[in-house]
Amino acid sequence: MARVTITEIARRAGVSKGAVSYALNGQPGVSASTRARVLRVAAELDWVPNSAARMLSGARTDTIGLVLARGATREPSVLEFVAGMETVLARHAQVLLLRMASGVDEEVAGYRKWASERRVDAVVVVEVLVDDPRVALLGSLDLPALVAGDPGLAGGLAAVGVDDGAGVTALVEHLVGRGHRTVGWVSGPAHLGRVHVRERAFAAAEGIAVRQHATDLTGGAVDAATRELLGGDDRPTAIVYDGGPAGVAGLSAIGRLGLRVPDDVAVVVWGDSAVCGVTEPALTAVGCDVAAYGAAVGEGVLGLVGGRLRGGMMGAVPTLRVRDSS
Amino acid sequence: MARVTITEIARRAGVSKGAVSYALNGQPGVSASTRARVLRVAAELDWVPNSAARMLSGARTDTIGLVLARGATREPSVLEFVAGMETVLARHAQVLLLRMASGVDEEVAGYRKWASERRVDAVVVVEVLVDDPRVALLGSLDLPALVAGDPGLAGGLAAVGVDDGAGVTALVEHLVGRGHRTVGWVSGPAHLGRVHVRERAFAAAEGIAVRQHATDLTGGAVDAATRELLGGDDRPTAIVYDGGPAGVAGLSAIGRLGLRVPDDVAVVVWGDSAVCGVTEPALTAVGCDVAAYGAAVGEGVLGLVGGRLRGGMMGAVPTLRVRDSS
DNA sequence: TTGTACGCGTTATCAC
DNA sequence: GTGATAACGCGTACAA
Repeated sequence: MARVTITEIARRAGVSKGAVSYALNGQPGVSASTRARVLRVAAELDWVPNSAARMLSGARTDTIGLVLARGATREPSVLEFVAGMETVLARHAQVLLLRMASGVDEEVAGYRKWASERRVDAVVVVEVLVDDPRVALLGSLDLPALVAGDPGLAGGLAAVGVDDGAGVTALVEHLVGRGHRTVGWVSGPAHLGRVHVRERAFAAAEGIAVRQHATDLTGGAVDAATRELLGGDDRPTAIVYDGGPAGVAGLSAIGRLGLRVPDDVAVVVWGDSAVCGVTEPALTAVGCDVAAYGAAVGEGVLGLVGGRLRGGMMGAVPTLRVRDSS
Repeated sequence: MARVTITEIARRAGVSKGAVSYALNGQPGVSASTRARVLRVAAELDWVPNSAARMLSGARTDTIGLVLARGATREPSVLEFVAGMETVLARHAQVLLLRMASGVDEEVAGYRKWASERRVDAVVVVEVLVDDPRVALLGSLDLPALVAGDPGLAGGLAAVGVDDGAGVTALVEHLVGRGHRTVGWVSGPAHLGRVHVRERAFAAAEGIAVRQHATDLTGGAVDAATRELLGGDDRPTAIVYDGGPAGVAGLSAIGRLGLRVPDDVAVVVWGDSAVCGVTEPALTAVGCDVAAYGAAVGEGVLGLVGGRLRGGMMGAVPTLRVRDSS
């Protein structure tokens, strides 16, 4: 039960602390016989390095920081993303420090604090915004940062994104192939980077007109947007909803209007999740493997800390899963 | 940019490191004039304590550890719980270390590692099981632990739970009041502590018979359980589903059987979430404010670290929100 | 090839 | 009361 330190190992092995450290870390500078003796003693005593001492001496904390907006609570995939990322970190003996923030200001303050306290080796920024103030700050702060989002929005920071352009292409192909020419889109807020990227991709798509209604994705807002889209004359024959919960709300709203899915209106969700498969009808969805994306981000941030990553890359490609709603 | 240390402050203020530390931490042992001088110098230099050094010297890391099962990814309320908890921790200058585990063994190994590395001051155990091996381990490990769950399942560990008995009472009252005498329950796995507690509460309830189908809550399992419940002769007039996604799947299954909600079968969900309010019909749900519960657990674990908490207590009481499905 | 000293903040122990 | 000193724990640059 008594805590074992390298001093104790050094005493028992009859060498200095420094030699013990070299031996345990596989560094050169000790003879093979000394190394073997030290390793044997350490194993006998069940020695485990004190993490605080390690963080203090080395320049590394083996810790990655992640700040989530409190509003991210709604998104069902966030935790899956975190899980994918943490799996990679754990495999490389890194730990994840998690903080929730009520707004951008609080988040920025958190980054400053972590940087000055030397709490983390790097941070991951999620749900990047258009002209994101966090990106601006982190560019000037002495804290390595990886943006989990489109490299074009990362302002020069390292980034690992999802190829939403490819997702839009797949979605448009699917809809056009089924004869849809006018499509509604009940999207998340326009300042979200993801929404911005898709906007441009939709605008560039040929053979289809997209009518976007940016909302906060609450039930009431989705209902209102759906009614507006379907209330006019030249109504869309398909509607895209951002996220499973919004898709469920959309199905309900369409049903209340006396329309049927997919006969009267087709429905597609951006961002596949478990709930998409259990609605009636089941929801066609486009989305990537969120856990795999999180893993790619985890690899990315480790590369950043290790000096191996530069610039941006795509970590996942969304695919279309066709179900009954389209 | 150059990092400021207390040694530097001591040099500039003309005192020793120790005196600086006492002054900065409001400890007695330095004169008022010395304290003022030290504080002024520290403020001028923008000094911030290095977290690693603080963890090393003190016996505390100001870190709370939380391990989530990878399967918890499905539960929409988990992140909200974490958010509520982290908010309290942040307010007390504590940070949250998050780890995902694939199984109980991996989780237990993680606790051992944290304990031996002195990574955290305490851990929070969520989704406690009947005869939980984690509880058994943590009781013998030198690592303070708080069980987020029923004190009766905590095996002597400190616990902060949800009063599910009160929730069952509210639910039974509601159903009996509407004339239901036979109720189906598509529950989560029977080895979950939460399910176990509700089982006993349902068994003790008078005036109502509950037919439980324990499932893994996947879409297919919910569908099968619903069909079994509604296929027989003496079929229940109401069904309780564990969780919003299961409720959505249940609605779909009931619809496919040609039955209507709530006219033919009433539906109630255990565990309110955003999706319950946007289905058609909207789902009656019983559940507590998960963020508030998380906050209570956060307070609890801080009390545990501070030596102020003993035994178990209830951190939240579920309430019934009646919507259109019952 | 091995030993020594230093960094970092807190705190127990000591000298005045 | 007031303040200095040393120890904690590890990694590593440097001296021996």
